[in-house]
Amino acid sequence: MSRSGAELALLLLGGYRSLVDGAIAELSARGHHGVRPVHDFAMRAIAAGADNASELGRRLSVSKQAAAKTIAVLFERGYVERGPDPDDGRRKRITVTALGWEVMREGEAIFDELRQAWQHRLGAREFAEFEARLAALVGDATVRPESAGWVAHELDEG
Amino acid sequence: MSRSGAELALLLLGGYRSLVDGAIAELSARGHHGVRPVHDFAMRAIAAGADNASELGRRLSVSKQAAAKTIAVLFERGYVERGPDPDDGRRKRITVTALGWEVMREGEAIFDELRQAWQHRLGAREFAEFEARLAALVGDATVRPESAGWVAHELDEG
DNA sequence: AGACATGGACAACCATGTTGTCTATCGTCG
DNA sequence: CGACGATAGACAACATGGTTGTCCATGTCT
Repeated sequence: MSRSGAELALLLLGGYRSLVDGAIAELSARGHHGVRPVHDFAMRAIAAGADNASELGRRLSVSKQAAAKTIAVLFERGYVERGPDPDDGRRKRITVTALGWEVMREGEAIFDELRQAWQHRLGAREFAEFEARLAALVGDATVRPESAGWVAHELDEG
Repeated sequence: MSRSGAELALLLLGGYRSLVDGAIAELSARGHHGVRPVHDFAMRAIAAGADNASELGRRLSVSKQAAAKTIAVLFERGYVERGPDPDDGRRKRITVTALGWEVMREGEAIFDELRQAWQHRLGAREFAEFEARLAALVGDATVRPESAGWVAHELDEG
């Protein structure tokens, strides 16, 4: 086989970008503009209990200041709301709004549709083998929330 | 299969990161610290004829100013040299140094070793199928030099 | 010769991260 | 109860790697 290791890496990156760019384009077409993977990561972490800046920073492995900036963006877009924490006067509790949940739901559905399309292109059995081998190679625990920061860049436009 | 489309995307990203982080770590172990994918992209483009800032910017789909900054980094590290262009007084011609070529050669070898390791983990036939299917899904033309900018971020440390 | 295009340098700005500092509040311990 | 250390969040300064805009020197074309 003449393919080099570097080409393999680029194929994997290309696959990721293809899915993410497709999802972002489709989200945009459905009225949600400028959504980036980090927004989804952050909203899910907030919904899962990281409902203040410091905790969100820890979950996403970024500084609390960076998390606060992300929250500010989500707030501007109407994806989250801020309120006082009844139990702790220092904290400001973050909650995901209905709009935020909608974006997460739509994004999930779009990714599933893209996966379906891939499945059709390859055939069910071949695709299942492909996915199983990919999982075997990468391992399910490899991509952790730390990647949220990384995937934040340059995914807005094709 | 219960895997979601988003998980598929994360697996692809995880695979890419796994290879790239491995390559960067191994390059570091061999004495080349802080190499990032964009350095390799840029050096290859320079070697392939994009030997001035404006042309490099065009090849990498970034502004000539951004290309000039990248060249400045490569120059600081001793990977490229700058000289006047005998045919055009405006241009400053960039050439890859012996050190730059060494980094490219080592990087290539390391990626090939990582691919070999994957091949062993899966078995030759299964890996060939996997790679062929990945290529079929992604398409060989998907990842173009435009991605150089994107892969520039946050790959220094695991 | 003169008009226009191009290469490169410089400055200002943007986005997203970092560290450091400060204040308010919490929790614990004497 | 009160004091002290730890934590939450705001604010400022900075790093990195992009962008645009402007400028001058040089090349190219008519």
